[in-house]
Amino acid sequence: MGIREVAALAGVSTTTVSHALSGRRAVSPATQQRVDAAVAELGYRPSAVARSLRTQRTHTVALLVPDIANPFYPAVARGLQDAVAAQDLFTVVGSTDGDRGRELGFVEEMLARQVDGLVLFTFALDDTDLQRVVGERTHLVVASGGVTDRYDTVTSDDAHGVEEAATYLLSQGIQDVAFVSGPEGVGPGDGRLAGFTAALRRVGMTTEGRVARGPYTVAGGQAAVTALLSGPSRPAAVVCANDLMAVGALRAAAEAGLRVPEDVAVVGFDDIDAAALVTPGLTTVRNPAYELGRRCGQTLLGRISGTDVGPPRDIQVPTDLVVRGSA
Amino acid sequence: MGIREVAALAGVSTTTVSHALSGRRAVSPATQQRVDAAVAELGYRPSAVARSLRTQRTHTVALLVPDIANPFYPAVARGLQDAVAAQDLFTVVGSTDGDRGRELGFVEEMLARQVDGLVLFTFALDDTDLQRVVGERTHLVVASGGVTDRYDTVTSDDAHGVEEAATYLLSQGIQDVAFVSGPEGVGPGDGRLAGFTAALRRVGMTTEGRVARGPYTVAGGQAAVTALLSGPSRPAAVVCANDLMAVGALRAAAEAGLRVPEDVAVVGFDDIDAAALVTPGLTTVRNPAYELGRRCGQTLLGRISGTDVGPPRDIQVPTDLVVRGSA
DNA sequence: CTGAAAGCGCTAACAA
DNA sequence: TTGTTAGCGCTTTCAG
Repeated sequence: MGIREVAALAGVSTTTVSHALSGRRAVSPATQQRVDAAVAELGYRPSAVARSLRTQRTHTVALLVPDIANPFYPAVARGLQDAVAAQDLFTVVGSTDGDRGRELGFVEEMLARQVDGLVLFTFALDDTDLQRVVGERTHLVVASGGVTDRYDTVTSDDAHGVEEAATYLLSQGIQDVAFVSGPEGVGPGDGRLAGFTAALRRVGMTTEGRVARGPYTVAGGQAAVTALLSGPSRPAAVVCANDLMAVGALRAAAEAGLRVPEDVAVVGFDDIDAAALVTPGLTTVRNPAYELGRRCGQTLLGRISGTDVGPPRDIQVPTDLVVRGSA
Repeated sequence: MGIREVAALAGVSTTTVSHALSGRRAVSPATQQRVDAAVAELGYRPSAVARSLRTQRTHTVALLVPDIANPFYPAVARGLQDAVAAQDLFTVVGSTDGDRGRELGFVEEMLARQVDGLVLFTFALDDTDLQRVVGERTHLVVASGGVTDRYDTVTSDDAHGVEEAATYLLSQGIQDVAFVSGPEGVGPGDGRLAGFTAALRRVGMTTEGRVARGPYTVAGGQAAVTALLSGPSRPAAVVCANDLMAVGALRAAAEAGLRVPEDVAVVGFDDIDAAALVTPGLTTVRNPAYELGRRCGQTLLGRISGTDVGPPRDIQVPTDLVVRGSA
């Protein structure tokens, strides 16, 4: 059941049905009414697939994230969705575990589906990959720091946030600080580590022997911090690359029989909802997930509508320290 | 750049290119090679849109959930995705806040996009709605209890889980138990309340004055339990319709200066990751989110492939009590 | 083993 | 104000 049946029932051409529905061409009141009646009677719903083939627009944007189970990303997705829904764009999200193959697979699939725009929180793809696989095939916003200068970019001021956190710890007289990052060269850990390094350098210290690594998960943080706490020089404070890891740090401390923050202070990054729920409350760097998603959406909208045809934009959103009980 | 250019460059017909790519018809090695070369040279990627229009299959299933920020649902999504990805189906998810208008909007949109299957965790739609808007237009699995007998169904044994939890509390000698449900007639709260009612009835008690209600969120649970705790007959235990609300209950207790579980015991439902992270650990009814999603996916697969043409199936997955510190 | 031709359901020149 | 016609990019009969 398609537009032809509606046209037949209403006694008009398919063109007229199309225009009666889209409003892109004037239609006499009588005709409009007959079309509406036919549509209602048949329960007709235009095929988005056929429309997309014809117009070369899918009214879809795709969001790639490493881990949808990390509450940070649903918040991003919501921001993106709210921003683009206003222009009738639908959002689809793919979670790739930061795996290069799956990241590439998702991007390829979305290109095959001809999405109108793509937002990437990528762990594994670099500028060259993007140039090769995406090229100019769709509008692209990259939300992973330091990846590209060819495409639009929306990032948090990660380094600044961590620098503020580390400085806060140092100002409390804590010297034995450590940083728990993700796998080397993967994800936002390194950018955040840079802020940590900067804070230490300002007081004449180095990060030598102060960095542990692990997956960006609760288990990853717990393992890394357990190792740290049982090592030769137990740190008095750990700054983690994200909140999930920081929650893991809390668990590691509890298992080691250490009090937080007295024996070991813990700082996270992101300020996910759970940060306020754990005990003690997690001191963390607030990363405005929703806002990030919203800005990605706005950027895409400008490109898709053709309003914005300038060179790549580079949008940075601020981060700030939220002090709770853990440090 | 489409299949025609590839055909031209390879010196064959578009038919042959199509078959060389799909493997649905034998192609001579020499031709295959020329096609592959042309594809590589042009960076050709078949249009999923055109293919869908032709084949009337989109290789997409949609999942409707009330709240993607509730970690329960990402876990469901993952289960669904893992199940259907094996058959090359892509999963899209829509979060509707349990709002009737948005639920209808999402379903309509997915039908317009001609998804191959639809999984609904709906709060607001009933059998009549589904019959009217979905009809036979796509394969449908309903994962909200008690909504339909016309479509396939995958649900948790909610009542049993809550009954077990309430019985556990009663067996501890706690008599003043209360249940915190969602808004009346909305979502899984009522089905869970039924289990609570059953447990009480078995010991000759009624739920009279023992039920509070609120949105299915941390804030909702906190507000409802705050009211309960400051009321005339303060309960010694609250069973909540989901873990988010139970976390809210924990906060309400803390704010009221009450110890958990000594002054007030708290039980949740779902066993989301956060249940193990809060202090004290949340005693809760485990709701196998991933498994639920997986079963929804398998059911859909059977229908989509035509393997399963029988009457509506009704799959129920078991729940069980997980005892931690909060009760 | 290969190709010509039709058509999926829609929109948009162009023409009346 | 309305209709005719072509075509978006692919797959699939049917014919050779």
